[in-house]
Amino acid sequence: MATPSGAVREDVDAAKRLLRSLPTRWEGKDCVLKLKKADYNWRQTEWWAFYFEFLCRESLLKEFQIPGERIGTTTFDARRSVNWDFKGKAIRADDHHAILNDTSAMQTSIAKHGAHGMILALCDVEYNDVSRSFQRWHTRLKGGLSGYERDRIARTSISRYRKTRAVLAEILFLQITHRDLALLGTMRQGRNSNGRPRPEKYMLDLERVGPLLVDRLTPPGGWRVRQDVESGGGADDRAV
DNA sequence: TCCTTCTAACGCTTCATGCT
DNA sequence: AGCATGAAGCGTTAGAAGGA
Repeated sequence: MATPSGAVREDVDAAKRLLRSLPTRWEGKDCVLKLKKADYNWRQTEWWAFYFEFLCRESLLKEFQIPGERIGTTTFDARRSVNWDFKGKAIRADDHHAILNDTSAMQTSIAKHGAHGMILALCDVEYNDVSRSFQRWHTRLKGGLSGYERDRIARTSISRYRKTRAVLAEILFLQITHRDLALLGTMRQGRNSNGRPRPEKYMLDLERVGPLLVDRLTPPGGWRVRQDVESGGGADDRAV
């Protein structure tokens, strides 16, 4: 467990209070339509992660500066005593790493404020769009294939499978200090939209999150949310 | 030969900027 | 105004290497 500064502790307390009543069951079509209505990243492949970001922006707006500080070309999601990022993570993915931000922007942010914060949503996601019906629906909503997708088809690359549903299982509040940077891995995030490589980002191993953990927010009954999924819906999806 | 693990490379969209 | 370009947001994923 990390021992945050008083200021970071206050950030976390505020965020916990504001995020307590978040909906936990996120249905693909429903969420994409909500994002579309808000005109917020509704075309994205990883709609569920943007939906979490959207929920955080709405919920934290009163007590956090949104968006956060801009350092170089990186803009962080929110700012209070330090800069904060909102991230979604699929807990049943085979890989337990979360991609963070640009390495130099994070170093600068930590040097300036003493720490960097992360609000990490662990989600149980359904990867069941094997027939790609959700993807087809999404593509139709977007008004057909994008230029990027046409290029992808020309490269004969396979489109990634879509998540059709996500259930929020837990929210972790992490702080990263200068000392912690050595614990993080790095990742080159591959091709950009124009095919060029991208600068390095930090990557966090979720198996070793202990030293960074400031606090967590778990729905009452813990992992009981799984049953809600399997039985086709709980009576109350505002259970966090 | 069939797993599991490791790691390099990839998937898709948005936004800002600058050129014509 | 419309388009191209580049940099960023969010996310894995495929395939090679290694072990049983």
